[in-house]
Amino acid sequence: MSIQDAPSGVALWRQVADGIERGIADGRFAAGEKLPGEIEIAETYRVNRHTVRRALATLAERGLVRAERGSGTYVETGRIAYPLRSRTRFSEIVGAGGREPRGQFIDASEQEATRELARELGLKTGAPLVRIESVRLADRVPICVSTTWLSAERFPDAGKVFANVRSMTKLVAHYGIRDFRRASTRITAGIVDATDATRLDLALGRPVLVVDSTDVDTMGQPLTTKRARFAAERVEFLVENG
Amino acid sequence: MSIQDAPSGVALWRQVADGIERGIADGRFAAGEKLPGEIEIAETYRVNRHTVRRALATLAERGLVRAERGSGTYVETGRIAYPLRSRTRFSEIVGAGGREPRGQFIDASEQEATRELARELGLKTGAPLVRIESVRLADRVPICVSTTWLSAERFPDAGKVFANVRSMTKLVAHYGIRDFRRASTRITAGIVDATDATRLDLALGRPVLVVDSTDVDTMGQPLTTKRARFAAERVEFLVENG
DNA sequence: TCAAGTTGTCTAGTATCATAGACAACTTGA
DNA sequence: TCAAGTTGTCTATGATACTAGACAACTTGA
Repeated sequence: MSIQDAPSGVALWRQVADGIERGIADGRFAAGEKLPGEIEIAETYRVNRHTVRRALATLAERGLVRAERGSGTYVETGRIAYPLRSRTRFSEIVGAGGREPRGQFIDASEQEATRELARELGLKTGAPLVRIESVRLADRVPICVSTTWLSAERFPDAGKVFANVRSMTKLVAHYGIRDFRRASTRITAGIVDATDATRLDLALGRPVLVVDSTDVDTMGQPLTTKRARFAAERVEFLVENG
Repeated sequence: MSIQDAPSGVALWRQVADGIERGIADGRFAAGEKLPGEIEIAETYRVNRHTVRRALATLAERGLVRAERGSGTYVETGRIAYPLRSRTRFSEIVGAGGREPRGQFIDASEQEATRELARELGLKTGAPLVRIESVRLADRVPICVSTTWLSAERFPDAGKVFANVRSMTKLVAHYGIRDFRRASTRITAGIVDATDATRLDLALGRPVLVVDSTDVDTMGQPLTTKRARFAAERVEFLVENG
């Protein structure tokens, strides 16, 4: 208890983390730059080095800094760090980075399941699907466009619902599903096509990260499958090496 | 850990306290009204009753609520709760209540110590004193006017210094005194006089609380003695019943 | 007067926070 | 190649936070 003597209800490591984050936000620590060493940070905040490490760990988890053993801890680039976990929520990831997430509905339509879509969703080929096109933004900058497919039978009027809530989490919540998780994720890359270029506000010829994924409910039942195209220059995916 | 599962670094009791304070600030809990019972609050926040009690204790200490055994916990009136402790700092008390403290210099002059002033300050009758008049405000509303006397020998040019720093704490700090405490406090009441009425933006005939107090340093040596006149309708003094 | 509901106080156990020290693993520059 | 400086990991200890249960002290209204 060195920063203030009356218990504040805010953990020391959190106060340190907030301090460093403020330093990054207001440019005192520039992107790519090396932070002071853990021992030096501990001295300036008058806390134990382990406390500093905990603060840095939370910042690293959120993608704001990156520690390099033997060298130092560096402020991450401006790219949005996008951890790929079984529990992946765009709004949470973007919000954790201190940016304002937003969803934008483009359009919805019905189509029949191709063999691949049917396999992903555990349906029969030709089953009725709802197809939703949407854009997701961070601080008004478009990050990715997504095409999402859902069973039209299980999620009637899913398109209209999504147009209102503009969030997949809220969409499935509308049908009583409180939780879901990422069952499979496949990442490739390509060149942006004309339609996506407009939607992403991206120049033609720029690379995109293409993510095919399927979400399942707590019972393992497939809910949605989607193909998202990320502006490569605006994100970086973090794969957990557990 | 019920409000969120990942450790946030913010103690539960603090989250509850912040929630209740927000409720008071935005009028969800009106002044004088009874808060929900501790058990009910515990249920809504999904925490233990003891955790709620800790949250309420901090709010009570800051004067925002008042607990009545057997009856309930009530939102305090709009009056500034002014705890009278040995360590009393206007700026801290007002700041703790979520208001912005400010000091205003009126004028300073020299005078000789009367017998009463000399006794309070541990000086000889007729010793040279500096007399400082000031107003203290909370959120731009004047709360009290004070007349402060100090030894002119120990605190040369105290008037000029105070005009700059506008804070007794900073004034004595200027002379190397890092800490002081309230040695004696005497409270009476009266009717505002014409001069104070203007300074307090108070109608003539309104009551004032008159507080005579003497501050001493850590060695018990008297530093300042003062007479403060508080607009009675804007404060209430809390006496610690320890 | 009494029952229900309220705040106050005590004990106890578990989890988290914070400190401390030591050493390993690694990078960098001389 | 080596020394200095860095992050990573381990053990250990005490303080604080949170939960849980029980009961006392008090207020209110029937």
